[in-house]
Amino acid sequence: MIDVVLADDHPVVRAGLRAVVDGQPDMRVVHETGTAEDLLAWLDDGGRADVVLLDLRFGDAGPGGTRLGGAEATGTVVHRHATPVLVVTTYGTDADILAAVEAGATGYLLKDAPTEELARAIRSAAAGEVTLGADVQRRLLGRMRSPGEALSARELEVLRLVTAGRSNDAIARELFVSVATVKSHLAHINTKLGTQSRTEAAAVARERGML
Amino acid sequence: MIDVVLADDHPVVRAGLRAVVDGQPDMRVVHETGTAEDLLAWLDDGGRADVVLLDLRFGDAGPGGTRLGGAEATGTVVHRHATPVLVVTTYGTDADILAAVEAGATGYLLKDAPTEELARAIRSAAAGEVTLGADVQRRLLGRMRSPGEALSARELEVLRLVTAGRSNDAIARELFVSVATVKSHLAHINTKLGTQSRTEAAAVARERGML
DNA sequence: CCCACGCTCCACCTTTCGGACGATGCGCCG
DNA sequence: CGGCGCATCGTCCGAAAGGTGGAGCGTGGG
Repeated sequence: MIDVVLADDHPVVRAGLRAVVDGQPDMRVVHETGTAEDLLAWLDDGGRADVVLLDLRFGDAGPGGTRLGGAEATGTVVHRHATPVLVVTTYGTDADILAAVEAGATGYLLKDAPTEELARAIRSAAAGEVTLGADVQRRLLGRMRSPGEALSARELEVLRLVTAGRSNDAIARELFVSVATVKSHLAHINTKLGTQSRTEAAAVARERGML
Repeated sequence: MIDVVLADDHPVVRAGLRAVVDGQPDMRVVHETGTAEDLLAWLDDGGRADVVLLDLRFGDAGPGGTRLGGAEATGTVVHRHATPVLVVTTYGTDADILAAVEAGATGYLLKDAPTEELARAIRSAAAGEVTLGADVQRRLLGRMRSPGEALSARELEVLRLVTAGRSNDAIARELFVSVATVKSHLAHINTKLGTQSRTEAAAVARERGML
């Protein structure tokens, strides 16, 4: 019998995952929670599970400011509690997936996956095998083809402001640097992303979820 | 007994909605589908329901190109079959909500709504009452405060390409017009949106879900 | 009928952006 | 220590974008 924990802040989705799990003869839900903090507290409190089903978008637009994110929660669960984490989310950007995989997620599925695939993924995760949805694998391959060097912290900051629609002058004033510096960063950003202009860089940033 | 139809392309979410509905003594699921076409076919075929629970994001990133959208499906169901539609979606942008309401949706909820609120909304919808989640009401009020004139079809087309990171020259070639025309459209867009530059317009467009 | 209005189209001029150099100081690592 | 990457600043110049003004052209109201 596979013991499953559900961690998703959408009650409806939790109910759906529970229905899927309960529909399988070889697994059951042993805990259900809507926040990452609660999940960790339960595990710290001696809770045992074979698999944790976790929504990567934990804490998005939380009322009390930024809470614990899904990626951090994944890392903690995997490393501190040695429990496989199967990430199940709705709209996965490249960065989301990468974050989950890097954090040690055992699998990654989109919520539009059929129930059989989900059940199979849970069994694989419980067995310690890594499974990625077909969609996810395709995305990762796409990333491999165009590696795209990592941006520095400062460059990311500039890119964020560019994405928000600020001009070079506005960015310069906001970061207390000269316009020349902003342009320099932007030039590096365009080189690294393989883009030709600020707007194209912004588009790529959004697509890859680099915000 | 309230007869409910579930229309959502995410199997997990469908299962969740079914669990919520089945958990209520006064309602039941009479049909379940993953595509808008199937929903309409079922209704055309004589299917009767008191409420349709519908995901607005029907047909996003469908494999076979663009399929029937959630807003269109809403309009058809409401007008042709005189059946109340309760829209339940994950991330609602202003434009999504507006589209649903304009299409005649009886209610609009986000999927992170608690189950009791969902059950209440279903009963209200079955009774013909209009209910909008608190979150949704707040968004609509926000829109009222800053009306933002509507963009023409051509302007929207240009805005879409701008958001994709294209240059004026590229847009001009793509739309078979001169660069001057593209700039003119862009100027109007900036006036209507109250923005100062193409990137800022792109940012606003994303925020308001005008894609 | 005609005029106003919105959409589409375009040209001229100014500002901004992007590319291509180069240059400095700083921290890190073999 | 000597590279190496990062962040910071500068100049010059061509290209792109933005501002202003205006011209056709349908649709609908007076």
